[in-house]
Amino acid sequence: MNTSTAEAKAGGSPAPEPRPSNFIRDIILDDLKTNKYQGRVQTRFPPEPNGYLHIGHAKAICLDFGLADEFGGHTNLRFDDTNPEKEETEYVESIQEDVKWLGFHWDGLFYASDYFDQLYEWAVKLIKDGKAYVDDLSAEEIRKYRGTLTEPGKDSPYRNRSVEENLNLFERMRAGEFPDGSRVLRAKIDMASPNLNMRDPVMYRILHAEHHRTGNKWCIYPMYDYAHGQSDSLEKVTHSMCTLEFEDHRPLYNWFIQQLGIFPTQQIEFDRLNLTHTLLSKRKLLQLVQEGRVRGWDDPRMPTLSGIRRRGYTPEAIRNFCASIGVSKTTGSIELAMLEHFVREDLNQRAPRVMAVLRPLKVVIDNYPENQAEEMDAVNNPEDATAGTRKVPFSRVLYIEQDDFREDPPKGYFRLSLGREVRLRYGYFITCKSIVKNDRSEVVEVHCTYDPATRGGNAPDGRKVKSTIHWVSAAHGVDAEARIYENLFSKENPSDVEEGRDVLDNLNPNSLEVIPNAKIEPSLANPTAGSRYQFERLGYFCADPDTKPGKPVFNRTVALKDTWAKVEKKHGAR
RNA sequence: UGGGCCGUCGACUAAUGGUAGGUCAAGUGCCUUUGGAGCACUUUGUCUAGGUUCGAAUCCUAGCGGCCCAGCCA
Repeated sequence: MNTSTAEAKAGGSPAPEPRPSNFIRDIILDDLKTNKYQGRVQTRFPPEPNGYLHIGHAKAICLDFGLADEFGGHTNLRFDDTNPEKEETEYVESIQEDVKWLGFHWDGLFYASDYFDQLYEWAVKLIKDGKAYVDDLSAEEIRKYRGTLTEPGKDSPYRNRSVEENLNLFERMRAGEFPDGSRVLRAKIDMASPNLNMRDPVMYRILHAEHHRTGNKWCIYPMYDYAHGQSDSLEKVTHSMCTLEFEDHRPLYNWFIQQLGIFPTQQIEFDRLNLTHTLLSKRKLLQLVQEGRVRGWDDPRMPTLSGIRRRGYTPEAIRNFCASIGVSKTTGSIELAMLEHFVREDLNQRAPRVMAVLRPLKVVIDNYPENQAEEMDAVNNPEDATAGTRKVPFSRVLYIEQDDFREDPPKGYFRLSLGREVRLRYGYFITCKSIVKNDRSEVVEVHCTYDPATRGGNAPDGRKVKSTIHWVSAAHGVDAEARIYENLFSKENPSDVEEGRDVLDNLNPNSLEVIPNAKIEPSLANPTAGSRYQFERLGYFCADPDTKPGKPVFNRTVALKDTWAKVEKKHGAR
């Protein structure tokens, strides 16, 4: 993606991947034209290490890194770690892993906490300039003094302390003389501003908490709003992309930059990613993990990058998805089908095909010799001629998918039923002759005959068959666990919650189905964790890290498109 | 009800005063040793009302609708 232009020229391949136009790219193009930053493009991706990255962050990452890459710029990874109570080293590690996995490389690796000394000095300067003051009001009082959306706020009684007193108090805040919550440092701006962020925002609060990097050096910590803009400025960030909700904060960031006379970073806001059936709130995701509603941050049902990675998504699929959804300021929600399209598209090209039966139904081929077994040639990937072929063992007793046999086939059903002939993929044509039922009248065994002339699946007489089904030899197949996922939330908008209920009440109770005894072809017996396959006619599957020798575990990444299921559903539930 | 931002097919997004296009979804057909994949075709859209203009999705005015903001979270 990043090198497509060069490769296209060198290799003489067709036109390079077109860069989708978006308003931020246009701004950069314009800034380059007017030489606003001497040709520099410096961006940053600034996560708070208080949780794992999710697919929404991928959009921001692709934007921040992608735009810088395109214009020969640089991108920093900066952890905005201004709240020691919520941040942990585990998160900074997972975030780095996820960014790398997505395929991006940062130039500088920074932390807002790297700037704590500088930020403190600047706070002192603002105090000296009469632009900041120590406030003794309680949190609740500050809230009351702030006014409302429609009424202006009131000045704090401490607003006009002398510079000396402010300096003294702020120094003593830092020295640890005061308990948490007793005082804050505030910017002196305008308590009547229609923009609430400008009503003397808090710059520093007292927090006697250990910081994941600075340890116990500090007991006062800068607020995000006081740290973010200056951090960008210190890194000479030219284009600082963030989500829409920070639009109202931009005047404040600009105010600090102006008062301090430092490098003027330009902030540009865009709409955050929303995905149907998906919750993208770090806070709620944390709750899912903490309450054990999922198996962890990397549960394959989670929208976290670690979760969808475990599920089997590829970085390429995610990047293509991000490129295709575009960037704008309109608040909207992408259909999950869009994401799924891009994994299918990617995996279709690269995933080796393999045969696996999720819900086995025994098939006995009555006219096939008892102790015979044959090795059938199977194509590994019809989309990739270089993928070669493999041998798949065939014998008298086979498993097929329960779904591929109907005692009473509905109209339009092409698969096996009494008297009907189908093709076993890469095997033989078989015709169903009889069935065996258990005492609950369920079909437990299907008896067929095969046509020896159709070996490999070709009929020399040119006779056609309406369907081809997959199978696994009973004697050679291996047991595997398959984990089938549905949306964590069946509701299109999980946040659409009734009065008095919680988002988590919308959790889909059927989001995970474990199939303990699927049958897989022997070539799949010992998969390496993370390897991806297409189980023919079923979907894409990825070997889970829970896989043990002799006990493979597969996650279904996404099902194949199922035209028949659609038709059957349309013709009424049967 | 103050402030900020935003309204283009069902979803997302282009068109930067000059042919409303693309992707996903949906549908139809072709093809097929995956009812997969692929190919072809089709349906559906500029929030409303005025105005400027030879010409408006684009500019202006007024409405209507949606999102965000009252953390010592980010």
